[in-house]
Amino acid sequence: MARLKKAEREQVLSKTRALLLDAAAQEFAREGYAGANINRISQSAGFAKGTIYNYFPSKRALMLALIDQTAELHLKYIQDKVMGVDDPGARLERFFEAGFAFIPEHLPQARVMVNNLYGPDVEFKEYMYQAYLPMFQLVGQEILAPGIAQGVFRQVDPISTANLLMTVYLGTGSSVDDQGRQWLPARQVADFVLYGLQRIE
Amino acid sequence: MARLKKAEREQVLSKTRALLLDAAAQEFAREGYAGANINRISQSAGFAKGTIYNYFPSKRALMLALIDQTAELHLKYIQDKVMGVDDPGARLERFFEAGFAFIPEHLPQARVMVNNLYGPDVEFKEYMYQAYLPMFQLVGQEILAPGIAQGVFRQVDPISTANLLMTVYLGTGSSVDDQGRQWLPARQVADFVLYGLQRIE
Amino acid sequence: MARLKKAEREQVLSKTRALLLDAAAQEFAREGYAGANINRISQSAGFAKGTIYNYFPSKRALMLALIDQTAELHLKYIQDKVMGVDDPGARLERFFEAGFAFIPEHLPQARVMVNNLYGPDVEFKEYMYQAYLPMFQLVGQEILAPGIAQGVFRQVDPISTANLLMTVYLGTGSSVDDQGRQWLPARQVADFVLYGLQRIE
Amino acid sequence: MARLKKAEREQVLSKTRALLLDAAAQEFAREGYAGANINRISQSAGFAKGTIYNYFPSKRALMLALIDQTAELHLKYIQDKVMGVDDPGARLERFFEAGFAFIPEHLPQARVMVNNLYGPDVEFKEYMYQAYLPMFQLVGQEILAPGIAQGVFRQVDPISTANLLMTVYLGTGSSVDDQGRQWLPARQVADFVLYGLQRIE
DNA sequence: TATGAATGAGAGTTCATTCAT
DNA sequence: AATGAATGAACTCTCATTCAT
Repeated sequence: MARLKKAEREQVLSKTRALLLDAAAQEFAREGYAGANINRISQSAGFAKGTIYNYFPSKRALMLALIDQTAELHLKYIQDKVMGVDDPGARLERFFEAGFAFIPEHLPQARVMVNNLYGPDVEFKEYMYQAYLPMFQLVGQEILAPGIAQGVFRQVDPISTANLLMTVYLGTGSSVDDQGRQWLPARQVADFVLYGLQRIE
Repeated sequence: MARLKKAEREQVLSKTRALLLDAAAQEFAREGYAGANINRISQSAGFAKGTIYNYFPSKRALMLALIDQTAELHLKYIQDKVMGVDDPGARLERFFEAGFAFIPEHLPQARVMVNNLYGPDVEFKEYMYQAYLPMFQLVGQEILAPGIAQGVFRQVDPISTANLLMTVYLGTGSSVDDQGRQWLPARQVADFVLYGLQRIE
Repeated sequence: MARLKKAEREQVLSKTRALLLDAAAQEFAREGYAGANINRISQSAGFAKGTIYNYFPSKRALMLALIDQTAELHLKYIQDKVMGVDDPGARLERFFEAGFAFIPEHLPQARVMVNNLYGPDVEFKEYMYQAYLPMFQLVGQEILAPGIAQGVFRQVDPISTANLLMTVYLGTGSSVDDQGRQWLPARQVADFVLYGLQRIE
Repeated sequence: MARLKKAEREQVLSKTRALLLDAAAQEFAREGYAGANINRISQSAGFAKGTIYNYFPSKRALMLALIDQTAELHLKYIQDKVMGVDDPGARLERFFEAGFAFIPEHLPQARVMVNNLYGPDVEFKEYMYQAYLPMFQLVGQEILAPGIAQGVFRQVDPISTANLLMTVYLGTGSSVDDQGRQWLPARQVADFVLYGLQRIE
C-alpha cells in the first residue's frame, strides 16, 4: 500500500476534522448540545460512528473545539474589515456590517455560539468568553477607546459598552428565522447604536 | 364525593403545582431543558418521581406551563410599574428599572426564558413569543408609540424598536453571574437606550 | 343521614360490582390483561380510581372474578337451551346455536375468555378450565355420551371429543371482526362437526 | 472499510439476529407480548440490554419480525411434506402430521403465533393473516380444491373450510402442556377432520 | 485511521396500589 | 363505600463511549 506523504496525510486529517466540525455545527444548531447525537454527526460528515473519537475525545471536547474554530473564524472575518479603515465611526459601521454579514454565511456556527452564550452550561459560557476575548478587545480598544479619545463618540465606559455592543450584536444577530432572514434589520440596529454613541454637539 | 372541601382541595392542588413549577424552573435553569431530570424536579419539590405526572402530562408540557406562568408573572410585575406614570420617558425608565429588578427576584425563571429565547427549540421559541406578546405590546403601544407621537422620542419604527428594546433588556438582563449580580449595570443599559431614543433638538 | 336497609345496600354493592366487571370485560377485551388500565376501568364504570379496590383486591383478582362470572353466565345461557330437548343430535345443534348466539351478545366477555384460553398466563388458563368444567361436562356427558350410546353418533372418545368440540366452538366463535360479525359462519361450523360425528349406516 | 470481510460480518449479524429472535420467542411465549421484557430478551440471548436495538427498532418491530420468521419457517416445514404426495387425502394427512410435528419442535414460536391469533392486538392479528396467507392458500388450493374436484372430499366451500381447518389445527395444536405434550391427540383430530370431509358413497 | 457491534447508565413515562380523608 | 393524590417499581428506548478488527 502506498504511504501518503506526511503533508498529504495531514491534509486528509485536517479535512476530516473540518468536515466533522461542520457537521457538528449543524447538529448542535438544530438540536442543541444535549440533544445532539454524536453518531449522527459522524455519519452526516460521511464517516462511521466511531471515527469522530479519533479526532475528539468526547462530545464536550467537540463543542469546545467548535467554539475555538468559530471564534477564530469570526474574529478574522470581522477584524480585517474593521481595521481596513481608520475612523472609529467607520470602524463601528464596519463592525456591524461585517458582523451581520457573518451570520447568514455561517448560520449554524452563529446559532451554536448564541446558544452557548445564553444557554445553561457554564463551562461553555466561560469558554466562549475566553475565545471571544479578542473580539471584545477589538471593539473596546480599536473602536470605542479611540472614538472616545477623538471625540467622535460621547464619554462612555469602553469596557462595559463593548459588552453592550456585543450583546446587541449577538442578540439581534441571532434573531433569524429558519431561512436565515433577520427580522431585526441589521441596518436599523446599527443606526440605533451609532446614534446612541454619537456626541451631541 | 371528595372528602376535602372543594376549596381546600383546589388549594392543595395549586400549591403542589406551584412547588413543582418552582422546582422545574430551578432545574431547567441549571441544566437546560434537555439536561433537566424530571424525576429530580419532582423530588426536589418534595414529591416522589411519579407525582409530577399527575400535574403535567410530559416534560415539554411542564416547560410550556412554566413559560406561561413566568410570562404572566413577568408582565404583571412590569406593567403596574410602567403604567403608574404617564410620561413615555418615565415609562421607559420604569420599564428598565422594573425589568432589571425582576430578574434577581426570579432568577431561575428569567434564565429559562432566555435559554428558550436563544435556544435551539423552535416550539419553545414560538411559544415564548406568544406568551410575551403582551409585553411586546406594552413596550410598543404604551411606551414607544405615545413617546414618538408626543415628540419625546425621535422617529423610529415602534414595532422593530420594541423588539430591539426587548432584546437589549433580555440580553443584558441575562448577563448575571451565579450570585445573580449583573455585570452589565442596569442603569447604564437604560441610559444608553434612552440616549439613543432621545430627540435631538 | 338515612341508612340504607341491608337489602338495599347489598343491591347497590352488587350493582357497582357488576358495573365494574362489565367495564373490566371491555377493557380486557380491548387491551388484553397486561395492557389493561385499572384506573380506566374504574372510571369508565363511573367511579374514581380507588373504588375498584373496594371490590377486588387486585387486578388479577378482578380477572379471576370476571372469568367466574362469565363462565357461569355462559353455562347458564347454553345449558337451558341444550337440556330443553332430549335427542343428542338436537342437543348438539342447540349447543352450537346457543353457543354462537352467546358471543355477539357478550362480545367483550367472550373475547377475554378466548384471550385467556390461548394466552400465555397459565394461572388464568387453569382457572378457565376449572370454571368451564361444567360446560365440558355438559358436552361430554349430556350430549356425546348419550349420543354414542344411542347410536346417533359414531364411536368416539367422549372426553377428548368434548375437548375438540369446545376448541372448535371457541376457536371459530372468536373469529369475529370488530362489529362482532363472524367470518366463519356458525351454521357451517356446526354442519361440519355434525357431519363428522354422524354414524355411517 | 470494515475489517471483517463482508461475508463474515453478515454471518455474525444474522447469527446475532437469530439468537435474539429465538430469545424473543421464548420470552413472548412465556410472558405474552405486553408482559415481555425486552432487556431480558437481549440478556438471555447473551447480549447487553441495549444490543437488541441495534437489530430491531422497537418491541413491536421485534414481534413483527418474529411473526415473519415463524410464518416462513412454518410454511416451509409443512409445504415440502404436503407437496411430496399427490393425492389430496394424503396431502391432508400430511398437513396435520407435519403441522402437529412442527409444534413441539418450535414450541415457543407456535405459542406466540397462537397468542397473536387469539390475542387482543389487532395489528399483530392482521400481520399474522398476511404472513400466514401462503399457508391458507396451501390448504385451500393444494389440498381442498383438488380434493373436491377429484371427488375425494365432499362438496364444501374451500375457502371457509381452509379457515376451519387452520382453526382446528391451531386451536388443537396449541393445546399442549408445559412439557409440550399435546392433550388433544393429533391423530384423533386429524381423523375427525378427515372423516368430516369424506364423501359418503 | 476507520469501522460499527456491543455496552450499560440513565432518561421519560406508566400505572397498580395505598391511604388519609 | 368512595375518593383521588401520592407512590415508586418497572418499563421501553437513547446514545456516548469502547474496542477488536
